[in-house]
Amino acid sequence: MARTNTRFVEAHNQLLDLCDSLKVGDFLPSENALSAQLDVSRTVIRSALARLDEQAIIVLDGRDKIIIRRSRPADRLEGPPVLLSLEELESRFLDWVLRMDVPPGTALNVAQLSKEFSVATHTLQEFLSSLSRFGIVVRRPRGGWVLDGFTTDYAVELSDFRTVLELNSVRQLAALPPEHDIWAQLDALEQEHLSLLTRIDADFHDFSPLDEKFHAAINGVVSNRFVKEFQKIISLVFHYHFQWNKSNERERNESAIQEHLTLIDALRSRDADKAEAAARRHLATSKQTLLTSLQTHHHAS
Amino acid sequence: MARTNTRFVEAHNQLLDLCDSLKVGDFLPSENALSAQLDVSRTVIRSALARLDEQAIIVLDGRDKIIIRRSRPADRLEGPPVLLSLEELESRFLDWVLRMDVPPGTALNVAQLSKEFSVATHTLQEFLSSLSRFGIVVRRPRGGWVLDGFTTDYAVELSDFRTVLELNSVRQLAALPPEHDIWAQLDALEQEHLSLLTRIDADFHDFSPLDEKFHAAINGVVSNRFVKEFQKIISLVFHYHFQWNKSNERERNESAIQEHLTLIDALRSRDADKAEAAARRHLATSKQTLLTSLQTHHHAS
DNA sequence: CTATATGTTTATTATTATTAAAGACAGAAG
DNA sequence: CTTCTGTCTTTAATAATAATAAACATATAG
Repeated sequence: MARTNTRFVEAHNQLLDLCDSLKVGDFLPSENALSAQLDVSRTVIRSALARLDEQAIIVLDGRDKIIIRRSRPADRLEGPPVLLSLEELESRFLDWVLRMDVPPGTALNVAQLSKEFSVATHTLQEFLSSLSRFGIVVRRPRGGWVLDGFTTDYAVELSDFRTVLELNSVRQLAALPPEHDIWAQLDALEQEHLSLLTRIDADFHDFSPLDEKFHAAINGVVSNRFVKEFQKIISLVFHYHFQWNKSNERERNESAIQEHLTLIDALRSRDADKAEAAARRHLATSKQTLLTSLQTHHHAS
Repeated sequence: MARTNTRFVEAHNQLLDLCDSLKVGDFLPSENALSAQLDVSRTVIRSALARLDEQAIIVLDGRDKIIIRRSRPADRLEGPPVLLSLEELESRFLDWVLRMDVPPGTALNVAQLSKEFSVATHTLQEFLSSLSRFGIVVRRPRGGWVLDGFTTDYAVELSDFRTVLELNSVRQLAALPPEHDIWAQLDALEQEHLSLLTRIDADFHDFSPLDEKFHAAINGVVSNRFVKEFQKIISLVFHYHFQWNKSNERERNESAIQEHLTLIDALRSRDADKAEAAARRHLATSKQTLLTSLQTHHHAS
């Protein structure tokens, strides 16, 4: 009933490695040196050393730490299962919601979900709280969470917001000087698009990651933490939905490629209005695809 | 060591009120009715009734609940102190950061802050987690939080983002039909601005709330949850900083009023380009004000 | 005597155990 | 047959606790 002793266990086992890499009779470095080396606090080092002393692998004598025997496999400690980090949790959670097609309005059970995702309930709470900023989940008056995102309204608003941000990126991009990195990136992306076009019948599945890369490149020219934060959620939602909307996938992807190519051309011409128009057309298509994807899912459930 | 029994205590005291409003010998309604009336679960009602029975204020006999004596002041229970809600916490936290001019990079002590703000540590954690979406605070690798916002970079990016969103609002607003609410709102706002202008020397402090109202009206025409969410954080930061930047306050506010009036005119002419230009100018001024405000604070510290 | 090492104490966080509250179910009473 | 109550299960909010980090004090080697 407290925090996991992962750090202690790992430090302990690393110390065993260190002992084995030295000769019996050698001295270990100072506590300070060890703590710096293993990137843990001295407290952890001291606990680990104390255990090694107890197990008669080393002898602590004043400030000497003398190795007295090799380690045995049984000396190694096994730590508690590693829990997911917040980022891993984020993608796993969104994956779960979108893949399972969890309907809006579903009550989320913190205890159960935390088991399923093998994280502390606490971590899940925190995560939901941060998601609530995006309106994907909503806190109920007296405890509990409700999934509220991924309704049609939500998709419309997300698409609109995306359009606002991306049109801004496009306008800024068109004004960038020729020596900027982005132009080389766009050239490379154009090649990738053309290459995919020639083998579209077989490899139309490859479009999804290319789409993400393309939009990431465009939005990358704006160095703004808010844009980036939103980019994450936007790309997740769009990416996932495209992946599961199987209707007309080949045709959709082919025409999306054409739209991308048109946009690249327009950007290269440095005609901001033309580029904006091209981007607007493509984003409208994306929005429509997302909406139909949601509709189909709804019909299925 | 568990959740507070605030709900029990409050229900209990409300039941006392109810008993006192009836005659000795009267019957209380059913548990279900009481729980609906007091908006608590039957579990709470049952615990409260049990206590009233124990204190010989009522007698529980089968499904009869008979009042047998008046309540005494000593019968009332005192609950634990009420904690702040998440929204209250949000404004109090930002208030603290901005008012105290807490420098970027400050480590935030959850235990201490939760006492200061009289919330559960847990609540504070969750709150910080949600703030981290806006990059105001950052989670350190192995526990703990660091205040990272309100650097110059942050202010620049926030201003830029605000500009993107608000220019979008302005363009949409200019395209709205004459029967839309907003035009009447703008007329009213224009009057308020003109009125304040005549008494600017004395009442220049009144500009800050008017500014907020003005921008809220403009952004209100876009019904998008993401825009609204950001509006909250943007208005907080700008609002607070304007409040404490005392240099040339009268002049600044006077010219801001002029900029607002110009924008209103441009919007009314339905000339999207003219309106955009006016908005852009005003937002640039705001950005500059925010930046100098930050600089001055920095010099002071 | 100084710099570095260790011993000790304190502060702070992540996690678990516990309790309050909500809700579900079934049987009893009208 | 409906409404009410007794019992039980589930769930979320909080306090307690162990793990860790860091600060401080003391000791020792060069």
